[in-house]
Amino acid sequence: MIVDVAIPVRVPGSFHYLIDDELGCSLKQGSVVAVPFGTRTAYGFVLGFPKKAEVELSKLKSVKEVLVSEPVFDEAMYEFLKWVSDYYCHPLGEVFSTAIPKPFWNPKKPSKRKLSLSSVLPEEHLEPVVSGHELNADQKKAVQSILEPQEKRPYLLHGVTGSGKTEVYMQVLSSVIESGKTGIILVPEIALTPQLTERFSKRFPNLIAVLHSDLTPKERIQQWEQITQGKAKIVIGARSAIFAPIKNLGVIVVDEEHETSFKQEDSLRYNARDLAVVRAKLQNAKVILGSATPSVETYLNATTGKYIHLKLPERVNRRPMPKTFFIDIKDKTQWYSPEIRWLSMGLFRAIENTLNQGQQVMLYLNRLGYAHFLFCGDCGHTWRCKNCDVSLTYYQNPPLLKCHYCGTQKKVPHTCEECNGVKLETMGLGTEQVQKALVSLFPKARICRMDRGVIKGKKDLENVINQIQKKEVDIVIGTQMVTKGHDFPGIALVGILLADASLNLPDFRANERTFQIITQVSGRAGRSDVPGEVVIQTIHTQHPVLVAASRYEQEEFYRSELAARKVFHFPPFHRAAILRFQHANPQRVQAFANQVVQILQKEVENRFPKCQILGPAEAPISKLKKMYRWQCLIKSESVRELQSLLKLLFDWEKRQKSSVQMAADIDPVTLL
DNA sequence: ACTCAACGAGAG
DNA sequence: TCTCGTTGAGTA
Repeated sequence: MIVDVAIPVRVPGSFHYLIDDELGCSLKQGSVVAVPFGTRTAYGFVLGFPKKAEVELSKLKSVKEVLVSEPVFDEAMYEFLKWVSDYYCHPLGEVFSTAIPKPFWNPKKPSKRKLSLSSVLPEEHLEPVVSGHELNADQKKAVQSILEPQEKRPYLLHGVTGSGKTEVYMQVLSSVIESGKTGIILVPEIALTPQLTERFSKRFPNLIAVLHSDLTPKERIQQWEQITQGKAKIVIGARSAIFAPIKNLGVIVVDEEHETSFKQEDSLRYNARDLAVVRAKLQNAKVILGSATPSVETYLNATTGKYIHLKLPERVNRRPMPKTFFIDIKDKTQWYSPEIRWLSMGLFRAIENTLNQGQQVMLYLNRLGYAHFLFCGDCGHTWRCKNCDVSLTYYQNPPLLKCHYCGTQKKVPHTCEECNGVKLETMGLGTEQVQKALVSLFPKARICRMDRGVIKGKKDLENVINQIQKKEVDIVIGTQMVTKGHDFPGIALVGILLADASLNLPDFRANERTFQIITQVSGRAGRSDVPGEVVIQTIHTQHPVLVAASRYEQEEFYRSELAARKVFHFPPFHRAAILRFQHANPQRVQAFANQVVQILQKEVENRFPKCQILGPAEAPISKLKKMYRWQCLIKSESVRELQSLLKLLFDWEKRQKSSVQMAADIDPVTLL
C-alpha cells in the first residue's frame, strides 16, 4: 500500500511511502505519521493513498509509525489548505504545519494520542447573559441584513468608533448558534482584546474556545479538542484561528479588519482577513468584516457591490464624536519651551484643564524607547545594528541600545566607538522621553505608559487596562496599542503628538494608515457623558488626510485615496507580489535575483502583458540576521496572470536547485 | 527545514 | 595532518 505524505519542509509537493496493508487500514486522510526523511525522522500529514507511485517502487521507504490515526483535518479543511498553498506559493506541508498546532504533529514523546477522551469543559451550567442593551435601529437593520439567507456576499460592517459593532456580532452569533451552526471570530491580537473575549464568554458560556499565542501546548490541545469534538460553538482568536477545525461553520467575523496584524509576516505570509472570505465561500458561511476605518481594498469592494456595505453612523446612546483641533507644531510661538518642542502650549493647557476637571488624558506617539537613535556630537557617528544595518533605538530605562528587527541589544556606550568623543546625543522622540518630561510638567498627575516597552504579556495589559478604567491613572502615553478598540470611558482628551510621523513613511499605504490611526485614536475620547476633545499636533495643518480624519469625512478620504491608487497602479486596482531572495553571500543573491528578473521580463513580453516587473533591488533591510537580501516586485491588473507567472517561476526554481532562498509575499502589506 | 559530505583555512 | 566552520545538495 502506498501513502502520500505532506512533510513540513521547504520543498514543494508531497512524498510517497510504503505501509503494510494492515497498518495502512488504520490510516485516513488527515492522519499524522512519522517517516524516514533523508537521515532523520520527519512528521507528515497523510493526504491520500495513490495506486501508483511517481518514482520507482524500490526508492520508496516505509512509514515508521502512526502518530495520530484520527484525522487532524477533514476534507473541507484539506480543500482550504490546498487553496492556501497554491495561492501563496508555499509548500503544502508547511501550510499544514502552520494551520495545525505543533503538539499535534510534532509530539515530543511520540505517544499514540487518543483524541476522544479528555473533556475539560466545566460541567456547571451557567445561565447565559441575555443581550446587554437593546439594539438601536441601525444595529437591528445590520443584523437583519446579515441573517438574510439568500445573500452570499461578504459584509462590511462599517461603524464609527463606539457604534456598538460587538453587539451586532453577538446578535448574529446567537442566531447562528440557534440554527445549529458555529462561528469564528478573528481579532487583531487576542491579548489586546480581553474585553471582547470577556463579553462573548459571558453571553455564550461554555460555548467558547479561545486560541491565542501564549497558550501552553497543553492548553492549546485542550482548546483544539473542544473544537474538534464540537463542544465549542464559537472560536475567538488571532489570525491563526482562521484554521480552527470547527464544523458546520455558519459565520466568520473579522473584527477591525483593517488591522495589518491579520497578515503573517514570516514563513507562510497569509492574510487571515482574506482567507476568511475564501474559507467562508468554500464552506458556504457568512463573513462579516467590521471596522470604523475599513482598509481601502475592503471599502472598494463594498462600493462596487462585491461586498454589502452596512453602516452604523452613530455612536451608541447618540454620544457625539469628539471635537478636533489642530496645532501647528512647526510654529515656534506654539512650543511649550525651546527645550520641549514636541509639546505645544495649547496641548499643555488642554491637559491641565482636563486634569483639573478630574478627567483622563491619552497621548499618542508611535515610537518606542527614549529616542530614535544615538549619535556622537563630535564626529556624527550613529550606532547601527551589526546584523541588520538599521539604527539602534536608544532606551533610557534600563539604558540599552536595541535593534527593533532582530532584537539584539547592548549597553549604552559612554564614548564614541569611532573618535572617542564623549558628547553623545540623541535624536527623535520616544514614549520614554515623553513620560519623563510629563512627570516633571505635571508632578501631581499619575502617569502610565501603554506600549510594548512596559507591557510584556497578557497580564500586564489587563492590569494597565484595569488601572485606566478604574481611573487610577490620569495620563496614558501610548503607541499603536491604544488604537485597538479599547473602551476607556474616562478619557476626555486625546493628544496626537506627531500626526505627521506616519504620513511621511515611504509607503503607498501611508495616507491610509494615518487616516486610520487618527480616526481610531480620536475615537478613544468621549465614550461616556463627558464630550471628547482631540488635539492634533502637526506640521501640516492643512493636509487633506488629517483634515478629512478630523472632520470625520470618510467618503472624501476614500474617494481621493482610491483615485490616487488607480493613477499610480497600486492595490487594490493592481495586485502585487514581492519575491525575496536571501543568501549569506551577497554576490550570489544579487546574481540570482538578476537571473530571475530576466526570466520574468521575457515571460512578460511573451505571454503576460498585464504584469510588470520592478527591480531587482537590495531589500530595504539589505542584511538581516547575517543574510543578504534582494527583492523584486511584480504588479498586475490581473490576479490570474500574476498567479500563472508565479507558478511558472516556481517550477523553474525547482529545477534550478540554487542555494539562494526564494520566497513570495503575495498581497504584501508594504511594497518595500 | 535539516542533515551530511565536501571543501578550505588555521593549529600542532 | 587534524579540526572546525562554511557551503551545497538531497530528502520518497
